[in-house]
Amino acid sequence: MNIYDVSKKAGVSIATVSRVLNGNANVSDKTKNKVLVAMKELDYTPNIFARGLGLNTMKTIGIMCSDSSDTYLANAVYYLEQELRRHNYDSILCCTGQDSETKKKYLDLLISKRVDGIILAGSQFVLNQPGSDNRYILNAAKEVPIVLANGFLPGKNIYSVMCNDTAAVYDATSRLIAAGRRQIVYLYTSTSYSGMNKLKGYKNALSDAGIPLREEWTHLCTKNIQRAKDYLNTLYDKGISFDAVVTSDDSLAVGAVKYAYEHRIAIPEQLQIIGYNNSVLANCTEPELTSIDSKVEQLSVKAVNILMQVLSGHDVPAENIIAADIIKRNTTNF
Amino acid sequence: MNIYDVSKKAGVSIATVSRVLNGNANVSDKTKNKVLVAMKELDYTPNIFARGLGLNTMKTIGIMCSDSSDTYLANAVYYLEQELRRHNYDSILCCTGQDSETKKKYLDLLISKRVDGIILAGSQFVLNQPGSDNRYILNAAKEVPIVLANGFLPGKNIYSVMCNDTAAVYDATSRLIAAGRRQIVYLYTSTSYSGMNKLKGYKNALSDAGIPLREEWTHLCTKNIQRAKDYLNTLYDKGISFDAVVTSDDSLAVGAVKYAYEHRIAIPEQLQIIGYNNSVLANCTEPELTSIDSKVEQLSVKAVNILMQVLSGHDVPAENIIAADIIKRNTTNF
DNA sequence: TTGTAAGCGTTATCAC
DNA sequence: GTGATAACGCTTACAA
Repeated sequence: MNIYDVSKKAGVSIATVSRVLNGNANVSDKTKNKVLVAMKELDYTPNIFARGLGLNTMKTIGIMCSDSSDTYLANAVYYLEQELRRHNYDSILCCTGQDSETKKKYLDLLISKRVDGIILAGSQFVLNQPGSDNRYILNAAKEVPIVLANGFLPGKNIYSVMCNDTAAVYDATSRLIAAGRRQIVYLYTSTSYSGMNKLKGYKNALSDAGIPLREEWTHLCTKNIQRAKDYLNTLYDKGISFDAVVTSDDSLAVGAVKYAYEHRIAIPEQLQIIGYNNSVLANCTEPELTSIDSKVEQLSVKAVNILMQVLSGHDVPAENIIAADIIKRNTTNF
Repeated sequence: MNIYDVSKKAGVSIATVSRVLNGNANVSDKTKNKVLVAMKELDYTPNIFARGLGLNTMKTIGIMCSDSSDTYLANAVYYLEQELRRHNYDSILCCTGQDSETKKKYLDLLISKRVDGIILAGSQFVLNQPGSDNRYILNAAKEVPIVLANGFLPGKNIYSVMCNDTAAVYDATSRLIAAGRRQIVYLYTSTSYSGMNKLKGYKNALSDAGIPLREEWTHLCTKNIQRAKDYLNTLYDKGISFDAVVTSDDSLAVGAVKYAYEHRIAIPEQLQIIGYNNSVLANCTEPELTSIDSKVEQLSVKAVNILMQVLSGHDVPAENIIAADIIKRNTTNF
């Protein structure tokens, strides 16, 4: 069942069938109809491989993420896929885990599959430590455009969409300070670009308010409820007091709520808590979490739109910022 | 950069290059090396489209799910992708939403993309209502093997992997009864095959214990914390008392915890609660949720393995059952 | 407006 | 063990 069968049935050449297939204008309505009827009768489906061979594109975008079961990334993947499909692109999903060799391997794999572009979802792909090597991304960008959804890397054919994390955390922290809090703990899960920006927001807020930073107040913590609780317990045991907790992820904030529950500390009276990502978790605790909404949907849609623009040859800014919101619930009283 | 360039550089024919590429035994080590060197020097990558055209396969599996941002499905998608990649298959992700026309459309789309098989993740694809039409799946199965991950539909070239939901809910409910509870509410989110099986487990447990079923005790509810809480509040307002809640999804159980909190009802003393899926949500509440672990990972791995077996021509049972576990936390006291 | 024919880069089937 | 060469099913100049 191929284009020849259709052409025979319709009594035209394969070129004409191809034209109909591709919506080429230079076909009379009459022949077009003949062809369409023939297609329907034969239940014809164009062979995607042959088409790919000629056009060297499959209308497919590679989505890479470290772990699609993570709440934030799961949402990102969902919105990315939806938006891509709206533009008639398929999505090949690729979950890499954290290992940097694997990330490189899968990026190469996607390119060898001739995807039209790649979206790196999440901040885990750009290495931020001094001396770390992001050449694997730069190299990949020589082949296809790359969009970082919630990440940043300067480079040719690389486009970044990020949330203004620094401003968001700065704002959240400042509100706590305005509400009279002076001993604010900041728990974070990642030293990625996004992670460091959030941390910067916290530090700036403290410093602008003239509050000296205490080392134990900031802590790099596995993304895990129990770990966050454990660390706060350590502070408790050491007698280091605090009256607010800001976190880079809702799960850590849930840990803070649990910590308070264990020690019968009143929220928000004695302890205010702010999470990040405004995920389902924020609705699960009692009281419910105030959380920074990092606008995954908006960010994902933007990422796709930028890629679409690039693919259709338009010029696009390499850096794109989305504004975060703070969603007020009951772990704060501002 | 193609097979001809390599063959020229290596001083052999394209057939030989192709043999090396495909690990064909009939090549001397010497020529094989020449070819490999040439490939490396030219940084050659085989064209996937041309290969697909010849072989009519892309080593790609379509994963369909209604909503990959749902916690359960996000996990399923994650494990499916991992396991498929372990078998050197790519995954095309397809989120369909709930609309049944869209499901059909995307299923056809995947087939027109010439995927080698399709995994339908979640119980939302097989329609269970009387008179509903699952022909779209049966038709698709004429083209490629279809595996239902957590679903069931008898049919040629269709394979089902499911959790023994009935037994799991029966067991959970029975334990509550054994612990002295007599007024057990069951909240559920779906009337899918899996959803009805869970409900059956609840009903059987009651009936086996000689407890007459009260209509208000069972309620079909949107998968949403607030909705669950609202319904329990309705019961409260009507004066319909209950001493335990079993749910088909952790989110509903979180709603029950919140309900208890609002009315200062002690958990588990006055109200015992059991969730389903053993998701992160179970760790967020205070007390933490006892939850039925539906073994997504095991189920996903099994689904992929079955598909791999089918693709390599083996005979596989069409029905496959995974046993659920109950994870005891602090919303129950058995 | 339509048709012919030359690619596209593999795999597979023959010969040798 | 190796090399020609014919598919595979489409797109796209170029001709008519």
